[in-house]
Amino acid sequence: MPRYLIRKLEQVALLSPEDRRLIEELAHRRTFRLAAGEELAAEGDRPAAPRLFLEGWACRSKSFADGRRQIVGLLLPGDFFDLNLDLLQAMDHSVAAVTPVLLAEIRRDALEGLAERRPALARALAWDTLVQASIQREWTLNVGRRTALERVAHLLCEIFRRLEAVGLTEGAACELPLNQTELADATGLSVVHVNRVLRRLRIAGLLRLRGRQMELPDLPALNRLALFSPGYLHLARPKPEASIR
Amino acid sequence: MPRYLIRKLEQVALLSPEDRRLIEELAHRRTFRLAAGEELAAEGDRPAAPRLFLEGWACRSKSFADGRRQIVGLLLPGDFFDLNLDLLQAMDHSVAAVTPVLLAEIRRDALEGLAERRPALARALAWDTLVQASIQREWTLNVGRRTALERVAHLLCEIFRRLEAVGLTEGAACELPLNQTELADATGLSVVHVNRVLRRLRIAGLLRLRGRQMELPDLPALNRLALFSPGYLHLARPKPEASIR
DNA sequence: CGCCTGCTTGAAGCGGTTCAATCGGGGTGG
DNA sequence: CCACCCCGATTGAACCGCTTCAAGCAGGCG
Repeated sequence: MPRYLIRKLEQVALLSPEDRRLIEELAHRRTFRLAAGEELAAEGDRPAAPRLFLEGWACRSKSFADGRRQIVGLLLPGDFFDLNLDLLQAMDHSVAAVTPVLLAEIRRDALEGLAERRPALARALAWDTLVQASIQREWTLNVGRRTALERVAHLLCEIFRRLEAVGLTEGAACELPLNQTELADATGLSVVHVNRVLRRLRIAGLLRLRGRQMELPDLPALNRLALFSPGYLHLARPKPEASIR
Repeated sequence: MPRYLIRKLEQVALLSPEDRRLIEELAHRRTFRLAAGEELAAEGDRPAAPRLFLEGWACRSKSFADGRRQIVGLLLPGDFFDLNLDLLQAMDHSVAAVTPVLLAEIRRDALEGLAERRPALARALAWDTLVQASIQREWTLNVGRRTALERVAHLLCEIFRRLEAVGLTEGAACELPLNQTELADATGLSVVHVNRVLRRLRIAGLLRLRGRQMELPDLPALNRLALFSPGYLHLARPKPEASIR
């Protein structure tokens, strides 16, 4: 079942059949479902065991008492929430399902000794953690220095590329289960303005929306507009020769 | 020498004398200095070995071709740059010294097997990584949803609290080697506006600047103004009883 | 001395917010 | 089957927080 995680990791690491089997075993023990809108964890909670997203979208968010809210990250199929987070005393953010979600609980002891037993797999998991951190930096840049148009476009580019990495795109189309309020909270904009920006993207022929699907008919142009350079996702597979050193 | 790191880790973990010795050994092998303004790494570079900041400040930043720049994080004494980052192919951001800096290079092999040999220390290092991620989320919130006044105030509160954790504050005062351009790039504002915000903070009696030192005469008021809740720094020491479970 | 870098202040402009109203579609209960 | 409702999308208009442009100023250094 954890095919999305496996696909993602295989973009950058050569996993042995044994590694793949281990991932599958890791994710099979206990799975559970959540409905759209349900919270996996709230700010202040004691963190639970790490989990793997098998299906569905969720988001991390932080809020103020006056209602201002920032979505600080998206959790897509194949993403972890959150390797090691249970070392902390309390959650510093909330996590809520955006769509119905299927999760696998990962027992901490299953990860122990992994570095010795399956070094390639352990490195792949460490890689994933680093990529999450890199994405978080890019989001800081996004809300800090991009214009509204660039911000929204960048978010769409990132979503598309991340879904592509796990095989969840079809041609130029993919899911977009976020409503405009959520897009606003993810980009630090107001709902009204997100709406206007989406209109501009539609008119420019860079975006088509049909229900919860989006299509990006001219991805190169959208990437340029968004100042999107995919390097921060670190998805390039290392050249085979690179392993000889 | 790595007393700042040790102080920070001891806020949250009980390190044995052996753990402390290991940290010291880790950081003694090769140290080197950089002048203010020098780059440790540039976007696109191949990441080098992990390093520990023994003295001085640095910042991580990302830039666009048109000159827009966002500082996405601060590296203070006792911080790592960057455990495991060398797993990636290329740097997704730059790191530059803000003040003269003293660094220790950490050899990757020194970290291997640490989880088995010194589990408490390994957990403390994992904790540090998680805290860095949490800070990055808070920065996303900061530039995304706080007003200019709140943003600058929040940055000052965070700096003070982080320096306090490593013993680098004196009463209500601490270093602030960032100039207004750097404060602007860290908060996603313009230099001009940062200047006006600092004036407001000064007039409100919440901030005094003398050269590269700052004083926060009314920290509770500043914390309130900034909507600063220090939980995201995860500095609370676990209660001794908590270890019995 | 004169220059350069960083700080400071004023004034005008604009990108994005806020307030307000309308619209449309899907679900629900009478 | 339809009336109603509710949530999300949409659009207009006024406003404002922050940026931009422009100038002056202070202090440190060659």
